[in-house]
Amino acid sequence: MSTTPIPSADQSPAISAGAPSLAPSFSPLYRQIKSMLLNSLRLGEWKPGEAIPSEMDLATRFHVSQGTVRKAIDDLAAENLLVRRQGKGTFVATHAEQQVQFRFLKLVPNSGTPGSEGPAQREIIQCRRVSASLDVARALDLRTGDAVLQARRVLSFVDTPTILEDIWLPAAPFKGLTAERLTNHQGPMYALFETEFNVRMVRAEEKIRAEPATDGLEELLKVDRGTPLLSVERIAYTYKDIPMELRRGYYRTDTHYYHNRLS
Amino acid sequence: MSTTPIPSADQSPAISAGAPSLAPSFSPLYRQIKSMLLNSLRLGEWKPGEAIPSEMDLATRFHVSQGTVRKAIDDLAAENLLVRRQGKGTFVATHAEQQVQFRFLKLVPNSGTPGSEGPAQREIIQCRRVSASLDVARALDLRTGDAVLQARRVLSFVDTPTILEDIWLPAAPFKGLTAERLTNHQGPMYALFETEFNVRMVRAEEKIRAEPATDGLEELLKVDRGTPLLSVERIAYTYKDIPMELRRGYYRTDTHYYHNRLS
DNA sequence: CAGTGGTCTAGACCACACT
DNA sequence: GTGTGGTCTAGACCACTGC
Repeated sequence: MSTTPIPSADQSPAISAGAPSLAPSFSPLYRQIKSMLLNSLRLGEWKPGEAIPSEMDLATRFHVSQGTVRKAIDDLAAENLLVRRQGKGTFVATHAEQQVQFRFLKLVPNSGTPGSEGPAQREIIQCRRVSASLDVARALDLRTGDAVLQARRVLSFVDTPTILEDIWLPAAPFKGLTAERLTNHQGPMYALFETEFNVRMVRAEEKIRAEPATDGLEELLKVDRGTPLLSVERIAYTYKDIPMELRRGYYRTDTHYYHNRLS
Repeated sequence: MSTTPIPSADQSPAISAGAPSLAPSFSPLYRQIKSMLLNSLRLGEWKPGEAIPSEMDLATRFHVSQGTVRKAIDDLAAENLLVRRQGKGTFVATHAEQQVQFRFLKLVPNSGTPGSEGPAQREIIQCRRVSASLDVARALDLRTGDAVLQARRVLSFVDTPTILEDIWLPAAPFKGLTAERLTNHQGPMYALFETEFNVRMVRAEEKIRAEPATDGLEELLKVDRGTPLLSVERIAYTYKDIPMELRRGYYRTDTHYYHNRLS
């Protein structure tokens, strides 16, 4: 196999070979492989928790060497989209595993480790269909007035209400989501999204501020009016950087803290 | 070679010794190379901003192939300890570069991008030598009463005081640090630590809470008493996970927010 | 035992930056 | 042109998992 940007034509290279636009900028083979794997993931060819084909299989399929496939998979594993397990295979990452339960929940008890309190008690306050306001539409890449699902829930640790979250989801991909299904489901909400709606959250961006408890927050979190709370606004993305969730959370930080690692 | 720790002598490529050692659990060659590079970095053999030897040089020096050195460097680059630049070489990462100015400062203006306000105005309030309290000693891995330097400063953006920080440093490695040197220095404080004290901050852990403005915070940040502020407690580490700084910051989050990426 | 990912090698060639 | 990192290959062998 040569090092030409596009592999041989006899197979099915999903990358356009024809019109080389203005700044082709050179795309190495392993990036094209990575892109094709990403497409398969997005299309649900392999579902969260399942194994993808072995490196040798993929190398044969794409007509490249094992090393090239390997580098593509390395990239995807570094982005937490795949998980390698020596001797077993390479698996599509999932939010259902115990290991990664707390990858997106950075709130840690003042004493103890993440999860040492056991699973949070969850109470769904509401779940309804509404029209997207301007900011919700902007965050989810919709148009103002588009249908969205809006849910509110409270998370409690050892019987202390600690987190209030308002969640907005585009109605189309989450058709059929109800308060009942949210309430009855065990495990992380993102795991339910995977199994029930084939939506896997891949990354998220958060904006964090300190804000006083107002409105209904005081009662729901059982704190005094004006108590400083951590305001966490999150936009979560699926594959290909498509925004699929807006979440506004208010965290009590008297018993917990938000942990972050800089490197 | 499996458990053979160092190939230091002449060539001794991957030959398994066969000794069924108990727990060492097999350290691949590239990890040993990585560890040796880490030692060189810690000892200051190559300083921040400087180039390290080429991959071929290192391969010769360690009697391994270029690919093995490459994997070791890849790891260190992924940890932001080294920076690769195609056609030029591999360089020791530094806090003095424009690129990474804001890698440790996650506060972003509500409108605009990180750094779009230009550099922060810095005002050193004080810098003095004190005895480590219990919690400071614990954070810096010292004993209670050990000498530490304590500094306080205010960062302002467009003439608005936004951040108040209290900083504790072990006195020994930072011998000679004064308020004057902090005040007169241009650029990030961590860059000064690199050039003047040969201390490079490699990673940090932060605990974030929402707290009301009390004590002297109100005047220094010019906010009303009780205004919610973001409390950011950071421990910064050099190579080999040695803690070298404790920092307690209070951020105003009316004009800025703390940005975080989850993945 | 076979199959998987993990390590290591030696060599070739490409893209980039300097001189 | 020379030297750097970046890509790709083909093959060997090791470590781990499960049949």
